[in-house]
Amino acid sequence: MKRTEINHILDQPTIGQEVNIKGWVRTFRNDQFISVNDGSTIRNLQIVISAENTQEEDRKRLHTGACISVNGIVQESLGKGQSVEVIGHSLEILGECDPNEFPIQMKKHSLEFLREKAHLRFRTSTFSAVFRIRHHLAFAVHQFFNERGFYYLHTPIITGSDAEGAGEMFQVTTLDLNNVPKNEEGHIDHGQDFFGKATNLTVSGQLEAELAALALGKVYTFGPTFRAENSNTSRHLAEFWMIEPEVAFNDIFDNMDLAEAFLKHCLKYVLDHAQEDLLFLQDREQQEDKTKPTEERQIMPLIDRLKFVVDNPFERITYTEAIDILLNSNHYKKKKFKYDVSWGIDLQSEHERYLVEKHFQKPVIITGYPAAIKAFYMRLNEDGKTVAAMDMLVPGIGEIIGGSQREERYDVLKEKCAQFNIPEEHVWWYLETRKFGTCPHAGFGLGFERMVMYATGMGNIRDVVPFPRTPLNAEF
RNA sequence: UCCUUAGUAGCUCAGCUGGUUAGAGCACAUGACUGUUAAUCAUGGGGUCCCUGGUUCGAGCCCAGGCUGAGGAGCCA
Repeated sequence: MKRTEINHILDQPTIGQEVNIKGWVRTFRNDQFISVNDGSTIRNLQIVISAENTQEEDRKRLHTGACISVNGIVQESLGKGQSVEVIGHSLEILGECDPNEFPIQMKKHSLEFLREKAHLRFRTSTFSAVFRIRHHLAFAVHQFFNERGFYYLHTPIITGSDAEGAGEMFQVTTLDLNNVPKNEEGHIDHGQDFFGKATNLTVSGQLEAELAALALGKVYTFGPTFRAENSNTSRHLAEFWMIEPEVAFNDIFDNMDLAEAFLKHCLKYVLDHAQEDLLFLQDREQQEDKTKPTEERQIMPLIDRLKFVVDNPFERITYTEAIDILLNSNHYKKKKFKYDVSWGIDLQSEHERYLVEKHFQKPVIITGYPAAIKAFYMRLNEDGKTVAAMDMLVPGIGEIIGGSQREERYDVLKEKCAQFNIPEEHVWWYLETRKFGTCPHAGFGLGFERMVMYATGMGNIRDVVPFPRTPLNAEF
């Protein structure tokens, strides 16, 4: 008999229909009521069995986590907690689950504990909701760009580029680490390595995306990215997924419009397609908030927060205006910032948090940063001291997008390479695009996991990726 | 990497300024009940108190070093 998924039974029940259900037991109550989940929805289906049509020995094996197959009839429920249920007439245990060993119980576990059980945490309501939403967001990413005529570009994961400057890199080698070949100067001889040169895992697909944008017009990447930084925070991973659109003929203002439309589209998609998962996560967050001091609680419930972002224009200010706001704030006058504020500083987390969470209380895009604190490829403004960079900051997470209009002028870019001590022979191919039919263009990078955090309300980035890669942790 | 903080039963946690045999709830087992909603009730089993060393008549508790988690910072997406 063909399996019927639980979301179909709950959404379009046909009373009296004979169905087969397969799924995992959440609870078994009163020796009669099985609450079962098959991942098709966060909701569980109640299956009612009786002593007459099942073996006692099978009922004894209906522990939380066991996998079962049940044939039965769809009925209106006699109980109060659900409108329909299935009266089971035959029960098969597909996979036992020894409760003395299975660590997941039908109770609240700490996220830290579940992180150590990453292979089993999908079985919880929280993580199944998070990963369904992660899927919807990934789909929304492709939908957004496809509808606007972008091409999905696959940039390399292994790269020989050594001038990206986006962070520490993981080295890729097939050399025998116990017997590394050395050259005459005593350095590692990468000439004998697989690619004949030193290679590493990509820290960004941006430079390659620029090359494609200067022919295909509008492209985006969406793939894994690696940073070997020893970062131990709730918003950094050593392996994460990044989305990097790059558009020919766009300037920094087009870039901001694109970034804002993109984030709104993705969050709207989740609001439209994952309501019940969002509701569950919202309830969960509100339960958590009850245990926190008032000032740490969310101002708005999760779904209202997402709607607010979708429905309201983002704030757009320049770096110079941001500095002025900080300098004129009571917070600054009362000397509550740990780091001092003056034009030219790199904004600290506390400054960004103040602007986003206290002053504006909505997403903010900051542009026009001092050239000295931003990357070499960002376009120099007319004032000669700022660049057409942009950071999008969102409440609770901080920087979710970093982007810029790129420096398309060959001479200016060569000058920037010199200033940043980047040897031209390392980026010759990048420079050549400015030599051969250069054009204004712009793009940005968005950390996918940070968007998943924002959409789900989860506070730790390790809980929105199936198998987090962080310092000292590569289990599974 | 730095600062702060924590580690006690499978899970969540209590454990008195160092003193008999380390406790509770949940989970589990057995039994009762049989329209329950994380069912309920009764009984029972369950411990390398993170590791190593030290102080002490005596250490879960004090000291030193280490390991691991969390929060924050830096770096960033």
